Amino acid sequence: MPELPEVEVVRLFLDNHLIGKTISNLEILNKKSFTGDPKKIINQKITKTSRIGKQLSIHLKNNLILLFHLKMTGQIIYSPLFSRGMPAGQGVSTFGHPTPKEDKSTLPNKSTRLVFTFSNGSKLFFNDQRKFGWVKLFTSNELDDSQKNLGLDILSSKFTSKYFYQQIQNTTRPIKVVLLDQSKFAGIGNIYANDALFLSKINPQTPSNKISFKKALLLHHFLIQIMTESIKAGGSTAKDNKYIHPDGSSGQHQFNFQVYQRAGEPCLVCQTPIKRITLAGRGTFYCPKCQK
DNA sequence: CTTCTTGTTACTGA
DNA sequence: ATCAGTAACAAGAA
Repeated sequence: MPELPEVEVVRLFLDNHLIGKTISNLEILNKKSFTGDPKKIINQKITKTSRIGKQLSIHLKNNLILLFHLKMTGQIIYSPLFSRGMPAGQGVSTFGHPTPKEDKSTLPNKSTRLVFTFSNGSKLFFNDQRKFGWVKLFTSNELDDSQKNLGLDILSSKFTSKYFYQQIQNTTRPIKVVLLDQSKFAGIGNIYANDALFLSKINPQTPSNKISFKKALLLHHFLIQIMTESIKAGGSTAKDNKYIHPDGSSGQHQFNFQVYQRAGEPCLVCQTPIKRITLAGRGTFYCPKCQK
């Protein structure tokens, strides 16, 4: 569920708080959440962060890279120093001993899968209720190889209207489905695909190659605009998404949703009830009157 | 109890 | 080879 804007908000936070810090420990609470040899990151300094689409990279001094994908329910939460409450990360495993009423503000919690500890005592928690997300340790070449099928990032300067138009011209699939295809452009998920199509007044079922050049220009424009605005708003914390800012706060862009998760509610332009259909197995929201 | 949800990949069939 | 559709993954909400 976290899409480009949410991942970028997380990246900006980590860039501000983790650069120069040294990893002193990694605790793996769910084996499938981490791939690689955890020993290779110990005593390594964090040098920079980067992002393509929904994938976040943390680069280490030894040139290895930690690649994060939050998938649907992943969270990255940073806590400076735990001076009060339960000491973070020291937690006795609750496996087999579920706490009935766990304090949500206490970390690690039920959905904590990984805990990174830094040499100054601060910690980074990777939470993921549904365990679809992951962190993988890669060499530079392995990272390039794993991302070779990713299209251009929506906020890349190379993501031009010309590139966009070319990419949507070579398929007949519904435009909504094409927008979600990470091999064409990286970073769009269900929220922004639905809302960008609404702003562009394009029906999500329109065959991609039937989109006029003029409409393609509009869609390209709104995709960039909506992503940029959401980043400024701290991303979207929706009803069923687990996204939160690394400091624990919520995003604000969900208050700007145009059609996403608004089935049955009036269109913000013409008051017609927003319709919900399924495209490629995904919930799709649109105004039947505004989006032709 | 069943059904639905979501991002991505693996698989299946055209 | 290429394209499109769908099951699978996991956990929880309805």
